Amino acid sequence: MVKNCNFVEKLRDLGLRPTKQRVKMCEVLFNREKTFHFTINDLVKMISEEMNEKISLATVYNTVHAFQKKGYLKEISINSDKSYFDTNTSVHHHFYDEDTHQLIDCDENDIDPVNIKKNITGKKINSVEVLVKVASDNQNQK
Amino acid sequence: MVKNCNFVEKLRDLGLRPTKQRVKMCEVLFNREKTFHFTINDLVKMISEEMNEKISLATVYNTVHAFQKKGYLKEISINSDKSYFDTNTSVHHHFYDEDTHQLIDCDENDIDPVNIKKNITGKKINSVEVLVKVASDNQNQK
DNA sequence: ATCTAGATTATAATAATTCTAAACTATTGA
DNA sequence: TCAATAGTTTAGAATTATTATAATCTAGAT
Repeated sequence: MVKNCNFVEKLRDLGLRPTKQRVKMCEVLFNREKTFHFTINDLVKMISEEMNEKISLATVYNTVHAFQKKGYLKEISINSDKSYFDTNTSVHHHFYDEDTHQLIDCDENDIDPVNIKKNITGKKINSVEVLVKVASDNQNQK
Repeated sequence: MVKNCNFVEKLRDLGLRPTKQRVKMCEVLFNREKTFHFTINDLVKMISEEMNEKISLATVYNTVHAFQKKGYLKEISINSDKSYFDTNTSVHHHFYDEDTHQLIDCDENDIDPVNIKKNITGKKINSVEVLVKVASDNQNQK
């Protein structure tokens, strides 16, 4: 999580021009106490409100993907009609509430380290993610 | 995995009318030695070829979702533009090859059981899935 | 101040999925 | 056996997320 930073410099360091839109996106995404999860649509709304003007959907997609490539954002593997991103880029796992479609971070102590005993020749492990799907007890009784 | 079965009876047991399309889908999906992964599009092609006639996309969606609800299929959580399904409905995990977009089953011995120490009040755990993303070593050197 | 590569934008294009309403069919029971 | 009906299938339209395009704009270098 990048906090209280000069986002102009941060962006420049990443080789990204610090445009008005990108700086605003940084503020919305990273200038806060806690990490969080969002969809592209969530983000467009948040930015538009904060800027009091519209931002192009295409710009948001481009910039989110740029941030992701640079390691500022992580995409979370859920099967959903839309993509979820996480400003918490550390290795960690998730609960996914199937009733509310909410994502909840697991912290380090919630799940023991996953021990992988197989390796695939010529391939390198890029990530290991656990997704725990939960739903209300009621729903399962019916 | 359901093998060498009377699919007509199986479908009836599930409360699904054994229509021509559904029986054919059962044969394509379950009448084989090994479980496998597929997308809706894969399946439409497979069925059309086996039947030597077209099947409606809508029917395939409907039936896959019906089978999923009844526990004959599992959807796999990957972030991709399309949904992946698995005829292996046991609890197991996956490797996902980011180069080739191929899914590979982990068998029981590949990954130790995942120990979840947190529970969310009022919620029941529906599934626990580990996704190990891999890619060629070369790709990461560049 | 001017130039230019890179960004932004609105909009069109694409692709997966869901919806719809008409036609069809498996089952029921007369 | 056959008609009624409830559940299915179907083609195509609608919806939604995402990507592509091409014109306009702008940050940073000269």
